[in-house]
Amino acid sequence: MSAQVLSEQSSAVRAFVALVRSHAAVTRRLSVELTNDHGLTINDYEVLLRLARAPDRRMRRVDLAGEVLLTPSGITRLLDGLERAGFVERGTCESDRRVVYAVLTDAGLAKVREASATHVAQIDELFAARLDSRELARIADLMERLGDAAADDDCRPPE
Amino acid sequence: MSAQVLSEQSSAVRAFVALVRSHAAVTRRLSVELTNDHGLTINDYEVLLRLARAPDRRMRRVDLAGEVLLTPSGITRLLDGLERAGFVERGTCESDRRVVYAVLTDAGLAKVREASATHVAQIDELFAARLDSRELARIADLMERLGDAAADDDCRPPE
DNA sequence: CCACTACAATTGAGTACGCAAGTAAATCTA
DNA sequence: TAGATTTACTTGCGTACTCAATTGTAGTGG
Repeated sequence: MSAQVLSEQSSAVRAFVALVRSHAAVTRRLSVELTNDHGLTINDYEVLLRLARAPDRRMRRVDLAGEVLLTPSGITRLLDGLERAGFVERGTCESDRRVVYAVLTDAGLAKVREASATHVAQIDELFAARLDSRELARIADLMERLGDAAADDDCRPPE
Repeated sequence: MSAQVLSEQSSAVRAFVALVRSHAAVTRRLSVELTNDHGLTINDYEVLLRLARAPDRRMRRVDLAGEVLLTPSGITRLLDGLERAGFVERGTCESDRRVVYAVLTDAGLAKVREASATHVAQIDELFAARLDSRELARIADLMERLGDAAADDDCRPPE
């Protein structure tokens, strides 16, 4: 009868715990493969992928940070690594000399294609292990909305 | 026409990206509150909570690691912090002298109760921002299954 | 009873971040 | 057009982990 009150669980708490656990389990598995086979972290990969899809294969660092949800300093350090590896380069902006573009190199494009082959297959396999395609679409939708809610500043308390 | 192949997205990939993003967004928000108001990380809190619910408020470190999905060394370091703060103590095991129990102290129980008040409310608020209660139950269920799939060793390639 | 393997936990070294503070360029204000 | 604010980015420092190696204990087969 001591800690019993702590056992009451709202669906939100259940969902939160499941989010933390599933993230840990999924990323642990996938990042092992990505780092062993390709020398990339998950965020490295996400960044390369977004650059590959961006017009002119370039993006402002700030925008990149917003997409992968890293802080500006996190992006700086992540890109340091990708620069050292030769996968991205720095590009200056004519109209605003504060901004530094991250530009995907040919080597970077080759890398993300190479990594995609095994990585995407592994994601498919892992997610399909217990979820059918309808459930997959549903969970993707719900998690996107959850992420948007949490990333929005407007759900912050007023003060 | 260059990187176009990288734009094809399975539902699994969409779900994966949404998982990573929503996790980053949600944990960033919640951990700010937990660390500022209570000096705990999310994993600190999860560990204290599981100890509070465990019989005799004690658990083997290995089992704790399995529940919060940390490595053994991760648990050691996390518990170091909680010991220093006086929230857990070490307990020896009569029948197996390899194991060291993590035992929740009275101060630890008080702490987790205190933290729960605001933390649970914030989780509820954040998750309810864009998801109704049916959706919450659904996403919790789907994420639990996903986490189980990824934590299971039996979905590993044979070799 | 002794060697082997298996397991619980810890430790040293390394990494991927975050935060706070700083610089430099752009923009707004008076 | 000078000064103040905002924006883009970087840097120093701290932290929460991970992995690989190590110690000590338990079971197991000969």
